[in-house]
Order: sequence, then C-alpha cells, then structure tokens
Amino acid sequence: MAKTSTLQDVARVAKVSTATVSRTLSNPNVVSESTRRRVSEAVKVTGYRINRAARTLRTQRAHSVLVLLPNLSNPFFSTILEGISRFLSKRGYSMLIASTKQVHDSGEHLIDYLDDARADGMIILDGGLEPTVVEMLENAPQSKRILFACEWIDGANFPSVRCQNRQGARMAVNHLYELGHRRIAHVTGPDGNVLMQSRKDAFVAELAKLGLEQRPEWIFDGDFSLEAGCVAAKAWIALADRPTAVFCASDELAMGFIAELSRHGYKVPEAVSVMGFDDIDLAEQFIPPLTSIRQDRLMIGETSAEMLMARIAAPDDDHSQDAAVLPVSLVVRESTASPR
Amino acid sequence: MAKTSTLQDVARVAKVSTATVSRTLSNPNVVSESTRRRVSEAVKVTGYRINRAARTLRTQRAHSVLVLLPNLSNPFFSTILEGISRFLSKRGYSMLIASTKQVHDSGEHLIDYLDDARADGMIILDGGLEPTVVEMLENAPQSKRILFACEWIDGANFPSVRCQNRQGARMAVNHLYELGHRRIAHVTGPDGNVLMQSRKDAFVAELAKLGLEQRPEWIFDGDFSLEAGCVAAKAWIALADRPTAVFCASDELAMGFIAELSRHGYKVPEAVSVMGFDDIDLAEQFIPPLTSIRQDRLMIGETSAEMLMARIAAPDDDHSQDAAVLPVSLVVRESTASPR
DNA sequence: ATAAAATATGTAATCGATTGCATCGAGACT
DNA sequence: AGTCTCGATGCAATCGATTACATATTTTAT
Repeated sequence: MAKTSTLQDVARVAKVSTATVSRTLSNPNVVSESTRRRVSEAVKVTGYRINRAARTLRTQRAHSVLVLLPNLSNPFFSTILEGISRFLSKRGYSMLIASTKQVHDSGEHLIDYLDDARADGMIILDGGLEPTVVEMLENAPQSKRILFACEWIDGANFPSVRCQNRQGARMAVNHLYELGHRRIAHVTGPDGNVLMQSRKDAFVAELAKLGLEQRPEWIFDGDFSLEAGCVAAKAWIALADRPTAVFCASDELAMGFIAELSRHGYKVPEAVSVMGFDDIDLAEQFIPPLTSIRQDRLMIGETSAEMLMARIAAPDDDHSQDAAVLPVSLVVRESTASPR
Repeated sequence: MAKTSTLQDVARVAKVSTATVSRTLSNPNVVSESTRRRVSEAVKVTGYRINRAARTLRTQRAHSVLVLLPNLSNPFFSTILEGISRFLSKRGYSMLIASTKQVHDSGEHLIDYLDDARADGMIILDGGLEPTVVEMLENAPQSKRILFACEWIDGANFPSVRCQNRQGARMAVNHLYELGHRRIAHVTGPDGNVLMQSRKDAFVAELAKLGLEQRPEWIFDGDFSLEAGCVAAKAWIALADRPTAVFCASDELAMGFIAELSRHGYKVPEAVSVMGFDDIDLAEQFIPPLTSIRQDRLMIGETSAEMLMARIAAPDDDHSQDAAVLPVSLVVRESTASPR
C-alpha cells in the first residue's frame, strides 16, 4: 500500500529539484518545455497529489471558504449552497459549512475559522448574529474576507449580496391590486429580521402609494415558518372584517396559511388570495400552485462566491461599495385571483 | 493589526519551550500544575489560536470530514447534514461539503479529498456512484475511512447507515390494507437506486404475502421527484381499472402525484389514498397532510458521524460488520382513508 | 568578441505544531 | 551515600510545499 507520494518523490523521478517541480505545477511558464514534460510524466507515474496542509502552511492560503447558516436544516439554503459550491469548485476551493448556533454552542468564535487557517473567507447567510459577535467580526483583522448573502447587518459595513426585497414586495402588492384587491394583509417574517423589515416597509409604503386602507390587525407577525403561517391564518379567520388578499413574506408562511385555511374549509383563491416570497421548488407543486416572488438562489450563491473570491484575491482594492442586489420576478400561479 | 500569534509567542510569554506549550494544550496531565497555569495565562494574553494547517501537516490529521451529496440543492439532505455537523463540531471537527457531480465535473477524484490531507474521512450520501468510481474507492488505501449513509452500494463492502426501507414499505402496505384497500399501486424511485429497489421489493413481497392482486401497470416508474409524481398521476388517471391506493417511494413523489390529481379534479383521499416515504417537514402542512413513513434524518446524520469517527480513530479495529439500520415509523395523516 | 540581460534551475530557509530523545532534579530504596 | 525511578521539561528533527536568492547557461546587444 503506497504511501501517498510527495514533491520529493516526483523530483527524484523527474531528476530535478523540488523547487522545479513546484514551479512546474504552480507556474508552468517559467520552466522549460522539456522539464515541464519530464515533470508531468513523473507526476503521472508517482500519482502525486499535493498536500494541502503543507501548501496552506507555507502560503497562508487554505483554499477553502466557510459558509455560515443560521440553521442547517432549513432547506431554503440548499440551492444557494449549490451556487456557492459551483463557483468555488471551479476555482479549486472547498466549501466548509457550519451553523452559527452550533459554532456558538461549541464555544468557538466565528473568527477562529479564519484565524486558524481553516478558511480564507466567510459567507454568512445569517443576519441575526448577536451584536457582540458582529462587533468582533468588524474589528477582526480578517474582516475584509467576510461577506453577507441574502441577509445582512444593518449599520455594519460588510459587503453583501441580496435580492430586491423592496421591489419584490412592491410587485406583490401591485399584482394583487391589479387583480382588483383593495384590502390587502401581510404576514411578516421574524421580528428584527432585515428581510422582514424591508419587505414590510415596502409593503406599507406601496399600500400608501396606492391609497389603500391600512389597519394594524391586517399585519400578522410571523417568522417565515409553516407554523407561523397557520397561526396567521387563524388570526385571519377570527377577523370580523377580512382582507381579500394576503401577501406572505415567505413561501412557507403562505403554505402554512393556506393549509390552515383549508382545514377550516376556506379555499384559496376563492375565499382569499394568498401569495408568498422566494418561489421555492415546491411552490409550483403546492395546491393551489403558489403565486410568488422569485429570487434566483443559484445566482445569489454564485455571485456571493465570486465577490468573496475577488476580495480574497485583492484584499486591498477598494471593495467597500460592494453590494450586489439581484433582481426578483413575479411568478403568477393559481393562489391569487380577482376577489369575487 | 496584530498578526495571529503562534506557539512560539506563547512559549516566550510563559517562559517555557514550545514543546511544553504544545503538551499543555494537547495533553495537559503530563505538565505540572504551575506551568499549566502559566501557559494558560500566556495563551489568554496572546490570544493564541492553533494553526490547523501546521497541526494537520505534522499529525496527518485534518480534523475534518467530507460529506458528499449527489446534488446540493436537494433539501432532503439538510437535516442529515445538521445531524452530522452536530456530532462533528462536538469533537472539534469541521464539515466539508461537495456534490459528486461537481467533483466529477471539475476533473478531481473523490479520493483526492482524503489523499491531499483535506479530510480524514468521507460520508457519502450518494448510492449512484459510477462503478469505476466505486472500484477506485474500494481499492484506495483510505477506503477504511469511507462510510455510506441513507444509500449504499450493493456488493461493495463499505460500512453504512440506513433506515429500515423494507420494513417501511411493509408498514405502508399494511396500513393501506388495514384501511380496506385491496388494489394498491406503487410509484418507484429512480431506476437502479438501492432505496427504490428495497422499497419496491418489499412492496411486491408484502402484496404477495397478503394475497393481493398485482399488475405491472400498477407499478409506476418514478425518480423521487415532484415531476415524476405528476407523470405517475397522469398514468393513474389513464388507467381503465384504477387502484384505490398508491404508495409512493418518496414524499415528493406523493406531493407531485396529489398535485397533478387535483389539477384534474380528483381529490385525495376520496378518489384515491396516497402515501409517501421520508416524512419531510412539509408533509405535515401539505394539503391534505400526508401519511408517510418517517425516518429520523437527524439520527441518520449523527449515527453516520459517530461511526465514521470511530473508524478514523481506530482504523485497524474490525469494523467490517458495521451497518446501522435505523427504525422507521408510520405517520398517519389525512391523505389515506378507507376506500369508499 | 565581450558585457549585459534574460532564462532555467538548484540550495536552503521557512511556514507552525508535534514528538522522540536527552537531560535534570527530586524523592525512594538499600 | 549511592543508585535508581520517575516526572517535568527542553532540544531539535520533522511533516511537505513554496520561494528568495544564488548560480549556471543561453541569448542579445554593441
């Protein structure tokens, strides 16, 4: 059972120094054509694989990126990860995954991942970090290698990739308005969440702009989850004076909302139009198929990875303005209709 | 901006050798109480963080594990990842994620991850690897640090963690039988998949055992996806002589099936009882709430991580019989009922 | 033809932590 | 007192790749 071979082995076989082998591999155009061939041959013969630990130690580059999720079991993130991973693997980078909660519970600090040469950069998909953690990240010498995606931290100066949340909410309201709805409710995301705030603010502003009636009891506090959608549905049912349409801040909310309504005998969109946000895979197969605001999660992932890599490659360039805002689009399906 | 400090720095501050610092950190009981205190103090003062690349290089232990998925954007895996990550982070290990397809496309070999000191072990959630790849993995010197979870490779000798697929299928058939169904159909997983095979075999065997009628056209070829469920539903509708119940090999299949039926005006469970397999989060909120076979994905993850770590820690022990088969349970909801 | 410049390659230090071996001092035993 | 043990610590080699610098060789310019 052959131990995995090293640069030395390759050098010996190719009858050159390790320096030459190393150069052949990382900077082929500085070595002559003939040695290049000899070395390539030797690499093949020995089955050489670079030892990443050694390279990392010497170059201080881990060639890997950490992706931080609030919660690993949330399927919302899977496509984003796919996008990140695609970009990274094209560049020979690996993807580490951790959840903020677990890192915290295990007594580690987030910054350790950058500190201890495990990762070169960090993509954070969690806008709900504690202020002390945020402050630590901002003041860390590695703060330039941190990027937020989807969510972000208000007031902090990290680059971020996000979708047009306000625009999405506006599109939602206008879609419902054009169908003829004049009494429109909203189920929000979790308290304090930046996405929920953007979407809610834009929702309120758009209602105002259209001159629609607004009532406090037509805004239901939620948290993006199915359960919260159910709770909101109960609240809607309990209203004496019910809105004819509901814009939910996430597809899961909308699904929970519809599910709960259905348990009480209300049909969508006949009794009420309901729409979501995100356009997750299942939205199309839900009954009724869900009208939603689509965000391109694959692109969010790819863009994040690309921006982070650029910052890692050139940390001193001015990236301070970096903030990609990706477009959203309205996907009309069957959960919305004109009020009867 | 302080460069991150090294063992040398700590040693200097504590006025001991680097050897002593290293021992204090990794094997505290061989150093005296007093130096232990001095070193701890120095660690705190300097803000020392171990450099993992250096440690990996020296010890040949990366303290990280690679998890391989067939497809990153499949939300089925997220809870499993959560389970794996929980266990790993407890042990100070990191989790790398990659998809078999991407690794393949980027021209790398799977085994490279173990070869190049990036990961100490590998959990593979993809039973659909190409035979040449499987053969390479089997013959690699690192083959003892590979484990399959959920899916596995028939004929290969890797340890694995899986759920009781046959038992689950039996429970499904019996549930439908007890409701009074005598004409039961099955929508399978993808061709060649080990899960689909187990579930289908057990389905067929159980029908036989109960003496129920079997017809080739009552077995619909699927692939675990929503779309395949829709296709199967169309096929069901086209049948002259329809089964009264359908056992789908995955929840997504069942959802697609039900969604398509609903588009054609058929209601579940009135027109036909439908059940799934997996009990994904959404099953409960689907309309109608889905009867399913529940597998504990968190436990699959944790068990996998635990078994793999044991093999990494003691590669020479005999683990050849290792195969954990985790229990499944029937969750009855509203998508199944007695035939009218 | 000769100096200067450009190209190709080798030598050896280095990244930071671990660990086998050597050393030293203190207590135990005869 | 002399020898032996044992615990605590230090010295220095080591893991494998990269790279500044030195050296040797070839090309170009004058």
